[in-house]
Amino acid sequence: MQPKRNTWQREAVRVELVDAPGFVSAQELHRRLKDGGSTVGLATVYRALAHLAEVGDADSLQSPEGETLFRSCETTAHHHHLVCRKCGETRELAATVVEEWANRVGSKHGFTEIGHVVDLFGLCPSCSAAE
Amino acid sequence: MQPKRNTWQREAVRVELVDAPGFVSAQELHRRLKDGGSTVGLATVYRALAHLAEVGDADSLQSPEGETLFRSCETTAHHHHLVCRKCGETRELAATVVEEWANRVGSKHGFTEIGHVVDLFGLCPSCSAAE
DNA sequence: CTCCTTGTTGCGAATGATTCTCATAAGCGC
DNA sequence: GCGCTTATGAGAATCATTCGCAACAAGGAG
Ligand SMILES: [Zn+2]
Ligand SMILES: [Zn+2]
Ligand SMILES: [Zn+2]
Ligand SMILES: [Zn+2]
Repeated sequence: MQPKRNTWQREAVRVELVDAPGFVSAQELHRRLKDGGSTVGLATVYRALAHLAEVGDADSLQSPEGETLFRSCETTAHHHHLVCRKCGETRELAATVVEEWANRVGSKHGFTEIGHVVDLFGLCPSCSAAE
Repeated sequence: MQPKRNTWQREAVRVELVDAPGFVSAQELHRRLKDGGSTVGLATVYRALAHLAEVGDADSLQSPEGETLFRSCETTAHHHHLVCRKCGETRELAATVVEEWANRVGSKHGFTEIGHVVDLFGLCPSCSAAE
């Protein structure tokens, strides 16, 4: 459920998320806040991120290690990501082709309520160069 | 590291995985084995699945809820999945469109060593009906 | 501005998946 | 069979995430 009151905690989390370079875990965001002198509780960070994600102000994905990572995105429209597995640099992608493919394949198999997970990982230009 | 000895436990896990309808979690596979009268330990199930995945005899992915799911696939060739988020029923998919899109978009952004995670989740025909 | 009503917070406990420890059991080459 | 290792199993340990609940504070009413 969406929050009904405004608190500095929730605002702090949003700001910290925007400032973060790429995708961050709740744990790391909490650490960053604490390091910055904030006293927001860990549970609150989780709750705030959940809210942001719910409204579409944040995107989330699962790291290969199983952690849930969040990111403040440019657009609230549905999109996907191309993430540098080295430095975290992220590009937002429109993937009409994939959306269509997903729906087509889904219904072809008689599945309903199709959802999809589509993420690209690679080395960004600078990290590629630094190889 | 790959195991150097053959044990009935590892074999039991492999068989149970093949018999499973679709993707299963280590926990559930262990439950199934126990229900079937096997005494394999949970830790062993995790180890066995890790080995199978390492050799490529099993595919793994993370459910939206963050659990790691395994499955014994028909082909060892690269492919994707359409999974029922209710019963685990799975269809293997060839996705040339996606492969091409991934590479195209990746290089357009100057990224190299592009890898991708593409999975579809939904409700299979029978689970849809049971709604 | 002050007082209430309630949504929120924060802490620690609870949960759940996965991993680790290590004593014991059991492959397998001889 | 014998012995050397490796694999197993039971439970402890680890980690991310969620809960429970008393104390707190945002915001509206007066
Ligand atoms: Zn990079
Ligand atoms: Zn999409
Ligand atoms: Zn189903
Ligand atoms: Zn692919």
